[in-house]
Amino acid sequence: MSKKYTIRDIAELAGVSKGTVDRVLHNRGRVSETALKRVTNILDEIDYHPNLIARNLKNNKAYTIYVLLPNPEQDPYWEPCLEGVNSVVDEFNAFGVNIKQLFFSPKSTKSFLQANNEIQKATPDAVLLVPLFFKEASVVMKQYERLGIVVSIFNNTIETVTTKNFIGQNLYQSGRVGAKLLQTITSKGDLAVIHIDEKYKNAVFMQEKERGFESFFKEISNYKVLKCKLKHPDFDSLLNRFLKSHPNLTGIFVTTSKVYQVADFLKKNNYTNIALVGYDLLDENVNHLKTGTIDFLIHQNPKQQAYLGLKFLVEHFLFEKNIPNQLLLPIDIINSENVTQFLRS
Amino acid sequence: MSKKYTIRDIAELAGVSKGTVDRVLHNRGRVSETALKRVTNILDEIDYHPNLIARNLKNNKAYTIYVLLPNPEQDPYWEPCLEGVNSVVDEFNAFGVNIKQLFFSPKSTKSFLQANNEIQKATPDAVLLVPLFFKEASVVMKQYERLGIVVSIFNNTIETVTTKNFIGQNLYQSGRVGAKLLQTITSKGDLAVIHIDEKYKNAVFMQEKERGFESFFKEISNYKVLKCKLKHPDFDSLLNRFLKSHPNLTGIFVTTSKVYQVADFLKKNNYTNIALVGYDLLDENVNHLKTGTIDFLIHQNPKQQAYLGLKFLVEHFLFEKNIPNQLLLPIDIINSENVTQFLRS
DNA sequence: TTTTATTGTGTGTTCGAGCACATTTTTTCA
DNA sequence: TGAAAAAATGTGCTCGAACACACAATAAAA
Repeated sequence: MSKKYTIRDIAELAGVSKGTVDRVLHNRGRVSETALKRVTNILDEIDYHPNLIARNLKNNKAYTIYVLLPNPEQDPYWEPCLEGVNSVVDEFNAFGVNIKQLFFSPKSTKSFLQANNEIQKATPDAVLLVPLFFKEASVVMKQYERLGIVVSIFNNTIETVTTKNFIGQNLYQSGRVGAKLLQTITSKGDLAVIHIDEKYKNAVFMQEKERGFESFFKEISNYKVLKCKLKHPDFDSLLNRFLKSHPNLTGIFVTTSKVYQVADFLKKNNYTNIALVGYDLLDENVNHLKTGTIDFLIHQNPKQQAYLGLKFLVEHFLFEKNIPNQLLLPIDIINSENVTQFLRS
Repeated sequence: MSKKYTIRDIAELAGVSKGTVDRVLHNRGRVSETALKRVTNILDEIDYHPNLIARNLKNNKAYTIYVLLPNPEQDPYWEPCLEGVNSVVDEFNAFGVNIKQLFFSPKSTKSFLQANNEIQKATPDAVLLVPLFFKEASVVMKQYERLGIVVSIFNNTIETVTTKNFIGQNLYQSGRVGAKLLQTITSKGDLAVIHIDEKYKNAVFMQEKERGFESFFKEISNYKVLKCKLKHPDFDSLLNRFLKSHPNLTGIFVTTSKVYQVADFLKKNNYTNIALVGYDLLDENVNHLKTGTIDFLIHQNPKQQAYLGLKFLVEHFLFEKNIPNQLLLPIDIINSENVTQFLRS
């Protein structure tokens, strides 16, 4: 059926040299009208795909890509990203791609700027980063654009930047998933959205989830949605006061991976009838899921986000594939029985 | 850091010619002990990865791979597989891979054998197939082995064949996920496992799910697990009789994608208090999910199964990657709020 | 008309691995 | 010792795309 045409085949069919075909293919000019027509006629008839292997062998550039993450030692949420990055390294190291990792402190905008500075000095071909800090990330991304360095981001978006290669989840919808889960479990009563937040930095993501959560229950009558913000070091006393003042509480939705902290409290104080839904497969969360203190976790799949983000970049350079402007990953629902499958993968 | 070493670099470092290095790398013999040592010493020091692009350029074979599926027109469950196959075609057509699709009737072992016959005549490099019929599939796979054609299977395993490249899900665990979901919704009462089955062919998959489902509730006291087999054309009357004779029924687990048929009945007869969990994102099922008749669907991800199965084969030939013996995909839990994300992807 | 630009066209080399073949070195045995 | 056989080693070509360069043909300027 579909034969494999080479540039030489086309040259013969058109009765010209392969150099001329090459000039036509790349719009390099220096081709007479007659030759152009003859070549384009042939190209219209057959479907020619340049052999990517051959093309790449010639280009033979060792692309360098930097990955910039919040330090997993300071927030274990980011640990799976390392696996994702390593998968890409394994898959593509034989193609001569150079992937370098850098971390910044999730609590320090300064370290973020510093890391980006270091990357920019190295002038790599591309950067994959988590734009945790809005203002700083916007600034940094404009710098990259000026330097002609491709940037992809994951985990969260930045509104100010228009053209972006983003990989993440629809957080509004994610909040709605949490809402639906609590509705399925509880069927009625008061529900609470709990934010556990030391700093302002995560506020926007959490607000998106909260908005989604609320929107779901606006369409439904027999529920009341409460809100609660918890901060250390008064965590326990704040939560205690909140629970005492809302005896009809049947379910809690925690907007971050710190849900295990609420679970710890509920377990310690024997609140067995409160449904609990939160985020991410941290070890602590998984334990609570297995013992039943947490009913569902929503998986944000940081590993997959990092993996895909990096893979798109690599394939962009290696095989000239397009990077999708935005990729929203599925929102995975995890309970005690399917959790093992997700931990492996 | 990690420089890109070529065969020529190694030759220079070892003070031999690239031909000798090549013979060492491929254990082709005809190398003196001194030369062998010098080369292997260099190889130990550096980490050499042959440039896959260059290797492949030389090989330059147009591989042919067949995909054999049950006809999606006869069972819509298989429709997403087509997308999965097309994704691979798009990703790799520039590498000169020839992918051909064939269908068989899910109701006819004869058409399955016939299709395999056709494939074997074409002597492709590999085949990806759904071994729906155990006996016939075992026979066919032995034939492929004799012919030296690589076979990967997805959707379901075959016990008789030892070496296999399988992609699918852990069906036992899948049954446990369904059980856990019903437990979360209902908290007590009678639960039913319903099989909807015209033929014997699916029996083993369904039994696996049932086993998992039962195992979950053996660990828990306040539930009773009932079983029910439904067959057309007496579907409605059989189900009606079953429901009437079990008034305490609080939840139903349907082991196949035909769960919409049960949902239709429940909706028509106003059984609003029975939780329902089933399989797969057929349009009918998704509609029931959105209206609330079905509470959860378990996603078997046929698209991903076909995609990965085919991709592994392609990459095996193109880049000499290993095909995993068995890949168990995550068991996705779907509710009305996260379903859209899965339909897109 | 000759010289210099301009444009069109073909040739040849490169990338790295792989392998056939040529060449050199070593071994064997008359 | 010398010729033949065997073993070891090196050389050179291939794959397809890309591009530099050489050369030819034509057009423009001197």
